[in-house]
Amino acid sequence: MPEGPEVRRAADRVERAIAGRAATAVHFAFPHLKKYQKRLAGKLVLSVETRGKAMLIHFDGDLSVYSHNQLYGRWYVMARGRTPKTNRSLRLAIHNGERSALLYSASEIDVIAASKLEAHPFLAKLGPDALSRDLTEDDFVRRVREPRFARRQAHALLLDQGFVAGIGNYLRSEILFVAGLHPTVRPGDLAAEEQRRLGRAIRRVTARAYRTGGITNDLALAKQLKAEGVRRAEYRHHVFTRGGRACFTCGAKIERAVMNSRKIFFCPRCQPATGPRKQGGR
DNA sequence: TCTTTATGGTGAG
DNA sequence: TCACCCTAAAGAT
Repeated sequence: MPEGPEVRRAADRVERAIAGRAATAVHFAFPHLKKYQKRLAGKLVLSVETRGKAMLIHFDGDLSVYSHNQLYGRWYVMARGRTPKTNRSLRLAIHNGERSALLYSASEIDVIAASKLEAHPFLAKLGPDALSRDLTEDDFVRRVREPRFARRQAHALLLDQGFVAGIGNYLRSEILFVAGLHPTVRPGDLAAEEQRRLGRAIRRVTARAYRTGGITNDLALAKQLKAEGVRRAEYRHHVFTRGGRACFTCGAKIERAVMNSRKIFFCPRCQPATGPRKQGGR
């Protein structure tokens, strides 16, 4: 169940397994993609790119395999010919002499000419990747003030893949906590220093999630709680899924709400809706 | 064994 | 804003 950091980790595994050598065979489960099997067989795999939650496997000869895991897709990297113990349905397989990269359950798979990537309906809409360095703090300040983003509330803005790509529902809650911002603030209204702080939080939290495989909480604290026998779900995040429990930072009761049809969690004390932080707004 | 939920996204209205 | 698609796992019964 992936957000940008998890997709990038999967891409790393796939890249290690198949990039830099020829794919001996490629298999697609979807009938309309079968015609590409022959065209891709024997081709060198150049690289495995991610853009937000989308993955692109670039083949020599101008074709790229696009995939989006949505909620359910899952990559497995196996020794060639082995299959994972699962009841999932295989949707895509890329083999070489030693390994197989297998994508199960995903429904969004396509083959795109590399020259047409920028015209792809989903890719074309994506903002800069949260994991990349494409967006400096000053770039971020400018972006958040663009008319199309300036009036939006933070909770909605962070889920918009056209604003920054790769943030999903757990990162949204966690980034806002780290930035100290209430979900309903309008980032466009904030002072530049707070806008920079939000930009930094986006980068820091996604980078940490990438490094740790999804732990966004303070690492020392997470480690300590783990050592005390606390379950992963309980120490993983600052606020996400922790509704009704005490904030690790201030002890206040974490609140749970639904925004954009998705659950969001925040600390009412660490993320005040109004107060000193709001100077500069409105 | 049933029901609910999930870290996503689209398209209709 | 809602219904819907994809599918698995957790929770309820």
